[in-house]
Amino acid sequence: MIMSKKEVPSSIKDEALVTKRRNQMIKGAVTLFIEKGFHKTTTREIAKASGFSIGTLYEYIRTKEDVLFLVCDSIYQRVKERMEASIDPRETTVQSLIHAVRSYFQLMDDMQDEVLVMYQEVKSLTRDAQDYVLQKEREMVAMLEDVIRNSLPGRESEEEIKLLANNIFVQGQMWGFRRWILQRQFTIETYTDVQIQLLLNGVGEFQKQEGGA
Amino acid sequence: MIMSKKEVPSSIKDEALVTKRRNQMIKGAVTLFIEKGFHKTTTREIAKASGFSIGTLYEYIRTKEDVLFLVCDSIYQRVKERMEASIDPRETTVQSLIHAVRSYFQLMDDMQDEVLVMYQEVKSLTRDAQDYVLQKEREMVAMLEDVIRNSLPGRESEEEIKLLANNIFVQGQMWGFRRWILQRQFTIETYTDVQIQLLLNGVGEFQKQEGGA
Amino acid sequence: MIMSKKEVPSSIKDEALVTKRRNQMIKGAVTLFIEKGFHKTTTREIAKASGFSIGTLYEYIRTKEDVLFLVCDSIYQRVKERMEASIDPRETTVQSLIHAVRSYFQLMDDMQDEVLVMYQEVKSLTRDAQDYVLQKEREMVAMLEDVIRNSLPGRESEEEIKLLANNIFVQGQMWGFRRWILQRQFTIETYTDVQIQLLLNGVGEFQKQEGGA
Amino acid sequence: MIMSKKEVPSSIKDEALVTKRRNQMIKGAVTLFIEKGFHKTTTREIAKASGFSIGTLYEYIRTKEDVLFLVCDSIYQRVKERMEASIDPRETTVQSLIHAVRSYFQLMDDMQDEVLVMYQEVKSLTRDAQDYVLQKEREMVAMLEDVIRNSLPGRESEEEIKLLANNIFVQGQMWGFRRWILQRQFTIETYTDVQIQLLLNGVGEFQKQEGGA
DNA sequence: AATGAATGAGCGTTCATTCAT
DNA sequence: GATGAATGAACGCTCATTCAT
Repeated sequence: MIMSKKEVPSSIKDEALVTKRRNQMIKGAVTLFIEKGFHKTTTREIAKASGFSIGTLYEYIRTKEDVLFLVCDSIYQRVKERMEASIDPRETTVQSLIHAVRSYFQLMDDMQDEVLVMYQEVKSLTRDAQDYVLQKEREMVAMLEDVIRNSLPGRESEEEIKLLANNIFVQGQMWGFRRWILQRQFTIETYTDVQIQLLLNGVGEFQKQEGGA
Repeated sequence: MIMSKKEVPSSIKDEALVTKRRNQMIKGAVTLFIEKGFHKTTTREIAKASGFSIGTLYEYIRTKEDVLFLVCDSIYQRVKERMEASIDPRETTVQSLIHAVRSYFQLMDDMQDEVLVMYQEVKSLTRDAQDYVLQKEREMVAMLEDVIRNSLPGRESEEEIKLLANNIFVQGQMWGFRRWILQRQFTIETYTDVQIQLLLNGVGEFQKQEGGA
Repeated sequence: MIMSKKEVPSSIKDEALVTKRRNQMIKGAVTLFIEKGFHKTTTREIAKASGFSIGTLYEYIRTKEDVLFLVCDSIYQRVKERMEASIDPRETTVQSLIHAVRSYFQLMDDMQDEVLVMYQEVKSLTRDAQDYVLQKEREMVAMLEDVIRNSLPGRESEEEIKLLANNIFVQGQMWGFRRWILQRQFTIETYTDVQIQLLLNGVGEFQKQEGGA
Repeated sequence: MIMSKKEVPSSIKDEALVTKRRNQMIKGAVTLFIEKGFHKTTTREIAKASGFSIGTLYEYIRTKEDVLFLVCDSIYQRVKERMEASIDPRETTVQSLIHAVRSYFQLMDDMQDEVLVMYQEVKSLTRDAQDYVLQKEREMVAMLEDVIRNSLPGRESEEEIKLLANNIFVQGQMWGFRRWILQRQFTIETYTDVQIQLLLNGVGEFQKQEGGA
């Protein structure tokens, strides 16, 4: 669980400036990555979109892949922070689970494009960077697990909890990455409502069955 | 809904030969795309893996992207065919839904790598090719919708059916693209069992509730 | 002593063509290296001077350094071959030593520029390539040692032979790399004559002396 | 022959400071040039090794090449000074020639690395700087000429003297730049002894011969 | 129909140099 | 006098694509 902050080295000494310039960079790069993907975006385009020269870009990163990492890390961070702000895993009612799902789905709607980028480009990171970034994802899923565990005390098995958490997590992302099919038929509100309905009741076969091979 | 077969032009007249060469090409390219992704695979590598020269490769395609399309199309086709072979949407019992889910999940387990490629590289296709390929996906989702509709006659709303179909479809893919988290905790069998359990019963809150904002 | 031929890989299959193109390349590159040195010569300039495009250049080499190796190797090879052609180490007279020195110095005069390049750029090769190329140099020095040994049977110690061979070898090169000082005062003929004079008689202190610390 | 001191301009007025900073610079740069050569050393590295910032570096020089000149000039200067300190050209015995050779070779052993740098990088200087620096070399050779002339009064022709001086000079450098072959077989002491032996007696062909074509 | 040598636009990256603070 | 952030021309190299054979 412990993972020391992965640092992307910079030649610039002024840390505040590094933060500022990297934020410019992330902002510019996200837009480009959304538009055309990481591979089709050139470093010169990133520099231009960030508002500085190619030389300056390379004062703040070592390689193009560093930009991708910075972007992914930033998105994960923002998603995680917003989840932490809106979800309280200590609550113990079904209502709180429902609330968590609602706010998470709303978040996924707000950050559709970013999540899409993250989703499609993480695989272009080196193993190291991927591990680091996926750790954040694990932590987010773990938050959902906690919410579920506390909201439905004793009712579900650990396996069910883990899978539910994954399902909810992916259903949130799915709203963005399957927008071409989902957003024709649903608004984020109706999507949320129906998902919650299915989550709570399934297809309504009340008897537990088919639990084994 | 109707979409005429998207043709990739070739300079070669002999259609049987075109099919043969393209199959070689797809076979070689899939392996490479799985290994290193579309962008990091060169046309020379594709030619080599296909067993012919770079010149010959270009007799059967126009651009590198054509190879990606051919590969994606082929994967979708194979998935779709295997779904059609194992799923009968005319059945009307819950068991048949369960069976459909089981065989679809098994299929997704068998074709993990291919699905991952398809999943991650579709965005590199032109709009046209994407539309064509996503149409296939819609058809597959529609198959699941049919199964659901027939298995649970009158019980679920159209919205629920559509979303359920999407959920199942994505959960199948999720087994592959979230293997880093899921395949540590589940086998494809336990994964399937628990998903079916959740699908049928949800978290077991029997009362319909929270239907609106 | 055994050193397998160091191969620079090429993507081109036709070996005759590889040889032809590499000869063009060497010819073009030597001129440039003479003019401005290896580091200040760009790959594009090499390509242009060789009569083909930058892309083609890289079909015949892997890196810029390969060009340098090819050039150095070629020069060493030519020097060595010409030495082998003009020097017969089996001769046993002082005249034959004198002849060897004469023809070696003449060779160094003919190939001044090439020797200069070789001399100044070998250090830019990787360790591997350097070892390979310096082995050729050792072989040339060994030829001179043989000539000396056979020309002056029993007269000189092994240490003197080795050092003499090195002296002669470097004095040959020195004619080229110190042309700024030597070629104002000597022609290659007078240079050779005086060197031979000094070689044979030293400064004319006849008594052996100062042999130890 | 007269050559006014070549000045490298600086923006700084305080001459003592300029001298101090340049000495730091030379000290840092020499180490780097020995390690990796002039071309592979960056100005940033030079600044760092000198103990000041890149901005400050450029207050004391105009271009990177100025550093090379400063370094070469400093090395030549040090060599020349040490030669002047240890060699007295007014002596008139063969012993004094032998002494001069001994101390010069010892010097070349002490300053191997520096001499190697000087030797290999001089060609990267502009024509102007080269001329200036080679003038120092001429002066050193002239010192050896004087020693020879005075040690062997009337015995050798001017041509022989000039060539001998060059031979000795290069043989000293050769100890450093051919260390890969020489330093396996000799120590600086044995190298010196054998060279002196050869210098005095040649290969021991007592009769003057082969003076012309 | 098949080959593979040739092409050159374009990529990621570096680094000497400048100049506002 | 000292600093270091900023610049952008230029580098080595790649690779999708073409076309003569």
